[in-house]
Amino acid sequence: MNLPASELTDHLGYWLRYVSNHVSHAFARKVEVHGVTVAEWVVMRHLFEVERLAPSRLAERIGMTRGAVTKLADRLIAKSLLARTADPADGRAQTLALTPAGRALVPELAALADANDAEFFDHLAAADRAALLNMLRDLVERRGLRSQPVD
Amino acid sequence: MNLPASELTDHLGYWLRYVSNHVSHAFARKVEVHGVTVAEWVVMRHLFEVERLAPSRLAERIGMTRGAVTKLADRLIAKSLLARTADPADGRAQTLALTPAGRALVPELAALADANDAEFFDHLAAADRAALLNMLRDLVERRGLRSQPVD
DNA sequence: ATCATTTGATTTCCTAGTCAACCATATTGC
DNA sequence: GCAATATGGTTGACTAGGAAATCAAATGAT
Repeated sequence: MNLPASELTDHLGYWLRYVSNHVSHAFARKVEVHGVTVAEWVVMRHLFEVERLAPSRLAERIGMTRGAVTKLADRLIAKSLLARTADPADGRAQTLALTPAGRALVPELAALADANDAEFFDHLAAADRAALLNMLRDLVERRGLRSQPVD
Repeated sequence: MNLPASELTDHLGYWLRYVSNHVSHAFARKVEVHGVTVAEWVVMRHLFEVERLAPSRLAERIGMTRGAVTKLADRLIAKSLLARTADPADGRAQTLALTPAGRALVPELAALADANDAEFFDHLAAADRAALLNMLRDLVERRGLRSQPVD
């Protein structure tokens, strides 16, 4: 005998993950042409906005551990897209900022992000797209979803 | 001067990933109480349905490489939730099937999946929930999204 | 019948994360 | 002013997965 068990496909979480994985994967393939990963893009886009940021602050914002940010920064630095400078005031602190090359790359990557989003969601009626966006945003708000690692 | 670049939050893909990550992570915390990961749950749920399956078929279905399935199976076997048996007819082939313990665990995990989904999506009106589900399913259909690794 | 090809699965190497331990420097309390 | 504690960042051990090489068995072609 067999107790009943709901199916994978019964869950919105399943479909969300399924679609999200595909969207992200497609985007990953696009940006990898520029030698960049999705996580790296996220970092770059944040620093494009704020100019300079401590690794720990960045970690909070993007929802990664500080350790992960250290390594991510190392990789971006190796590609000359990022610079790490010691804070003269505080001997422990570091500051991350895009290099000119890094900064120049951001609009190109942003265009790929636009293209990727269009590719997946442009078939939706504007109202549906807005509704979807609203639901997701509202969910984040309502459940107070913070970028993952509370640490 | 600064070329313009769309923001991360302008993209549905961003929000999808954000929410999806949270939902999956919350589910992961629930199932880890039973010593199981999300990927392992997916494997178990599939085998609950079909009784027995070749690793390669399973890999196709869950969208992982065969290598990954080998290792995943190893882990489940180590936990006595899965058994791997050689096909007597074909010396290369293997067959995977849940052990009684594995089979018994599936309904419990399914209940956790239900709970997790409820936790995140129950606040939505039934119509909204259905609309969301439809959009995601339709997207998969329309874009012909197959489980990832085409190999 | 034998050799080449194909197929099923595993193994090895690599990447990208987490978690926890660990410096080094700052800050605080006495 | 100095010990105890906090904080910022890095490092190391470990995990999960992908990609490609490998191995063994089956199939097919001559």
